[in-house]
Amino acid sequence: MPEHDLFIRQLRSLVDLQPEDVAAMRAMPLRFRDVNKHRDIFREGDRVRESCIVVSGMVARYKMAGDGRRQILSFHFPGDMPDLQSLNLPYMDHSLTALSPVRVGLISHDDLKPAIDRYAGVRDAVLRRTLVDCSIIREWMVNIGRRSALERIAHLFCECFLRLKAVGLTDQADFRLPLTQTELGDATGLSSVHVNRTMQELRRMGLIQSRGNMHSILDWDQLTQTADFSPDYLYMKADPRRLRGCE
Amino acid sequence: MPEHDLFIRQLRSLVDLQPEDVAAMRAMPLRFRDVNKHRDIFREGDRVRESCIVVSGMVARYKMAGDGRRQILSFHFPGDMPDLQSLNLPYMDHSLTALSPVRVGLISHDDLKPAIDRYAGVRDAVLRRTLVDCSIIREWMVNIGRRSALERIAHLFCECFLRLKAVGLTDQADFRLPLTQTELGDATGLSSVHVNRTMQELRRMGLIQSRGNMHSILDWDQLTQTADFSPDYLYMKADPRRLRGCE
DNA sequence: GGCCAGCAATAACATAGGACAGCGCGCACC
DNA sequence: GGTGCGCGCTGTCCTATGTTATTGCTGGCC
Repeated sequence: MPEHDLFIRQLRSLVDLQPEDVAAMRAMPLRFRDVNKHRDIFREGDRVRESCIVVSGMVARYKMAGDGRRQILSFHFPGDMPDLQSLNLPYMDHSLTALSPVRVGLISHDDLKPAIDRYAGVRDAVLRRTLVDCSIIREWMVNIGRRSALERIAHLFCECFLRLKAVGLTDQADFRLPLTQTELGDATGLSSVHVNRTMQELRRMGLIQSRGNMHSILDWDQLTQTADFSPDYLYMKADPRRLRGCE
Repeated sequence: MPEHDLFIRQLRSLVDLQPEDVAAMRAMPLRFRDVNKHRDIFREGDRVRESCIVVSGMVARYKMAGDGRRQILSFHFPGDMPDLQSLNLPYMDHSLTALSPVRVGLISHDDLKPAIDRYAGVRDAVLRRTLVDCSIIREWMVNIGRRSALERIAHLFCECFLRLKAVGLTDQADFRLPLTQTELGDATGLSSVHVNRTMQELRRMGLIQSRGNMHSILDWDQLTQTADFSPDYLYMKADPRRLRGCE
């Protein structure tokens, strides 16, 4: 079942897993669901009884502020499990939406909980994954609260690149990000117009290149430097040299 | 040991605890440490082997961005346990600092882990507390990313009031917040000058009143409304009427 | 009792980024 | 093969918020 594999690969980039942990995870039945772009997978306030794995496509968690302003809280790529916390909180405090056509695999909490109770590796992996998601959100808070527009966008690109790379979804320095500039703005606390201006600046600086949804990083070192980016908060256990980025 | 009690009261505002859970928590030995204002309790990158409970005073988690800009990630009051995640992540991705003279109780991970393994109630409570901290951070992200200065400050006051109330540290509509305007700015992504302007605006609107560190909420309904505040994200299990605020 | 440090308050000025309006291209759909 | 629409892009104008002083109060400390 290759649908489990991406998920397992994901977790393996964070923790070491024993064969029995992997077997237990493979044994969890997945119910697949295809979700159209711009459709919510669940909404703030929902009491969900399944957790989902992103199989393909891109997903975002978000909250609405008054009068229609949206804040995207996190992005999720294939292999991610965006709502692990629903296992332990009674209702959702945010929504989950499809940024592109998305396929998710749903695991019933009734299947997930026993695996977590029985297998220490599964428990650790799932908890660790949840905590790393929180760490990423903390870094986003710094991004939004204390960095300029240029730094924010550059930082987001650095992060997305490394996370996509961890699940093998980059091709050298190229990666696909199916996001509109409005969505980039919702993630970084900027307006779409200013995202546009900022992206142009990054291109003019020779740091990135874009054709539609495909982006290439032209100068990783310069990009991380202008982004004030350091990958520690991602807690990837890969050796630091690989984190250098493109090579 | 009254030092444990505030902590237990805290957790009880989130989950129901059995007598044996409470007993297990009371049995955990605390090592006390007094920390001066502006001193860090631990720093980004540290590998800590103890978790701390705030006994008295006020504490903040923060990260530094380039060239000295600081982002405060969360505030913690007596009864809070600000670094539960250190149990499951190899190093700290942020620092913890004393905003006032602070007394903390340190619990060795070697004592905490067995209690978590043995007592389901302790496990749930600790996990839930960690997840709620993450939920609060998500709400702060919305605050910083999508709300005006007036809304941000008002929102922060609403939250602090409810959280202090949950541990009995409010007196009617009054509460103490030992924060400078610079620190309020670091928490809300604003400059200290603008925090000053904004606080004056809130006073002029008749929503709050301040003498030094003591603040009173003069009109809870209006305050929550201008703040775009709704307490769901705090996951307090108290009945909704009590969450109305001051009464 | 004087001195210094930290902090709230104010003022004058600067600017990053938002709001709004419009254009044109590519693409899905009929 | 139109047609509508989402989206990237541009220009203009605007304002919320930042920056950099300066002042004066208060409280701790020698």
